[in-house]
Amino acid sequence: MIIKPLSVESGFFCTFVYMHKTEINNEFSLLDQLNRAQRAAVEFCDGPSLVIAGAGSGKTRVLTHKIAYLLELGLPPYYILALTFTNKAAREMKSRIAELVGEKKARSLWMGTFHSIFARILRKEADSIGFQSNFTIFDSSDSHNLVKLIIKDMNLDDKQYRPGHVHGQISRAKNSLITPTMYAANTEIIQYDNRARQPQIFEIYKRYQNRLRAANSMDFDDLLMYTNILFRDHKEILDKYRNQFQYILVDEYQDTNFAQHLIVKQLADEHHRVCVVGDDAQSIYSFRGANIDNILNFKSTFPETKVFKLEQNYRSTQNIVNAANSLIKKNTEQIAKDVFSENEVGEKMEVISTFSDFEEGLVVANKIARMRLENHSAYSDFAILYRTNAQSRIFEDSLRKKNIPYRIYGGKSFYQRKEIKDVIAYFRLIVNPSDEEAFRRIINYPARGIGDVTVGKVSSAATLHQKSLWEIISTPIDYNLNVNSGTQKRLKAFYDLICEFIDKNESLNAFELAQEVLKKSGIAHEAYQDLTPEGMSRSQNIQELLNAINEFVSTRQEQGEEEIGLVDFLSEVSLLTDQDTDKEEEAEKVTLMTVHSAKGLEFNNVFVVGMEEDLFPSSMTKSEIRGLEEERRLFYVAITRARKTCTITYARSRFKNGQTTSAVESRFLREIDPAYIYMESNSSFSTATTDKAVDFWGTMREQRLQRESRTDKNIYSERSDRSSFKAGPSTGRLVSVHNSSSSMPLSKEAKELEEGDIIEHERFGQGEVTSIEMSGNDRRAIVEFESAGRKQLLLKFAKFKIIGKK
DNA sequence: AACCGATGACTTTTT
DNA sequence: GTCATCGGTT
Repeated sequence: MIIKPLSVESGFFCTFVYMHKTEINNEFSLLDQLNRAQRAAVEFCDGPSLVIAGAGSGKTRVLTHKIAYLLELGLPPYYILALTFTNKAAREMKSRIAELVGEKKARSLWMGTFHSIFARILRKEADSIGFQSNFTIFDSSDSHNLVKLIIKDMNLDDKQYRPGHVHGQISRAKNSLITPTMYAANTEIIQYDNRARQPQIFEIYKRYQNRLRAANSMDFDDLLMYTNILFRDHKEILDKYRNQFQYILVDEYQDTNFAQHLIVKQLADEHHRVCVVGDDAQSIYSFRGANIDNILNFKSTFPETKVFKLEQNYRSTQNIVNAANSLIKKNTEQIAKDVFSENEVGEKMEVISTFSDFEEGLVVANKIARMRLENHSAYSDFAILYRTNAQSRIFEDSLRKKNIPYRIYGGKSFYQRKEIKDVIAYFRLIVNPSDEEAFRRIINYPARGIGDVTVGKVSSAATLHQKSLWEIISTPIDYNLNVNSGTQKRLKAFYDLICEFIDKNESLNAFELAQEVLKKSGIAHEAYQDLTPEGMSRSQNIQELLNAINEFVSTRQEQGEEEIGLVDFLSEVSLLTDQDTDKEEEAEKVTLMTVHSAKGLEFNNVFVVGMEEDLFPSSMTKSEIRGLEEERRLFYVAITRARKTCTITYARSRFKNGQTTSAVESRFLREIDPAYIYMESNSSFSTATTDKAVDFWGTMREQRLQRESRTDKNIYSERSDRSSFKAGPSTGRLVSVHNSSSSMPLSKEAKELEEGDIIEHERFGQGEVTSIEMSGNDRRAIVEFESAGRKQLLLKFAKFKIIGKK
């Protein structure tokens, strides 16, 4: 066993290695739980290693066992740095390690997200980079607001400089460790901005960064950038952490950006005891700066890297694994691997084509209801995965109609809600009065007669004198603040209010102070008075926040920790996101989420919906090969979430941005080896010519469908259970009926239909044809339905079966 | 300054 | 369909 030259802690690590040699044979039942590849990856501890972990191959198992193994060997937990991508992943891993080695050890591990770990370190070392340790962390909406403000200040057109886009550009710069100065000096970037008609971005970036610093605040990206600056400029601090973190593990390495990669590299640069785990095939966060090259080229960072490949998939059936493999093979940039499954062969993936997004919703809801009964599954065995959050609505509707309970992820997280952000803004200002965003948020909330005009005056005075807004209102006279005496009074009242809180912050814990703030600020009063449903829910949320603070304080008190102030609560909370706050209601519900948020999860039955060109792959990513390959990986991630079955749907027309648009099935569908796909025989992929006709009429029909659905909601739900269209797997499914009526000129059914026929319509149930007439070139039937009443059906598009004659 | 209603623009993913 | 902004009114 070769040991790298070690720095200060080498004495310890030799002990560690010695124990390794002597005790390995009998002591470690840990290793018995692993297959050969996993075990090899766990056992290799004295050099850099790269673990390529295919989907479902037991990646977390390797990580947790590896950490447990290091601990069993005697490495103290606080010498181990384990970085994850989400707080949730860190928590789960921690609890799994606790099961292996005990709560106490697990708790002292340095385990968390890049952002939370390095925020912790930055607070400790804040002095060295000119910040105060109580700095605020701006979330993306804070950043967005600030960018918008700056654009306004600079008198730029916010149509030309869209705040979101500008912030994205700044964010990318930061992730690549490009400071404002470097940005302005980089001719390539400047030329790019010029071409994009946004030549002022460099200036916005500069001001943005200055404003953040003036507010003693950092955005998400700063946490990584300043960590790098800290390490670059303070060798002694870098050394300190290098020595502390004797072993470094990184999960989801394919999703790291350059700033993160460099942090890892610097920390591991001397001892090289670093293990990164990931799957290049699941790299899906490049839009956020993640760089797949970090994992592809890890070997060039540490040339002696040992590569382990976990290739056995324990999650999915062979069909699913093989289908996913055949898809991902189309990517050019990847690490060769051979993922296989020894589970049952399983069912083929089913591809279902529907006429519209609306119908897609129905089909999926129906299929879930049917599968649940047939296979005795729980609702929680099902997940509907989509590319964009906007797609969720239609499934919510269709599931609701069928009384299928669902849980939807995404959307506004708890801490993003207005009322919560407002309350938190008070906390932020108390802890860090320089926090400009917080100041602006609450200066007139609840309404206290300080409007935009006044804030504008304060703001320009602040810019003029290079002071924070807070300092201006603390002594307005010093800065010639030109406001009338009434306004002056009101400003003073606000200032005094916050000062009172700041005083109390010395003695009160977070919960006590929070109650005080709610009471004295008038928030509680206002919330109490608002009896509208929205108002009630706002009050509830605020109450919820109060509960969370209470819990925070009491659990910390129980554990004998002193850090129970508002600062401590804020620093814990500012990096939490929606996924971390959900109460683990392991309810019996269907899961709805984006493919992105499904990463790392698994379900027995997965529906990947909306597989259409310009949606999946998204139109925004298609221009570049890299973008397209990422979309393919995203699809790969979606498929590999499934244990037993995977159903893919696409709609040939879809309501998008306020209008119905036509759609073609995703190119990715053709890329899957047909051997693993099951598709209705008459539902072959469409060709360009039929599409045009279908799309035009599809639009018309779609509009009608939506009108009808509005008027006949209850009727549909009554009928749907008995509808013969959704009978057993072998008989005609909804889809097949569709295809015959839509992709072909005219179905047999439609041609032969005559007066007096009894039909079964997908939506309206049974009815009798009372007459048939011409409508332009098309035939139209007037049908008297049993429960839905009289309807006109354009036979070209109607979805029905003839079931008899009168 | 607050409220209201109308209008217009935009929607990929999120630590 | 949503959000955000604008302009008008009170």
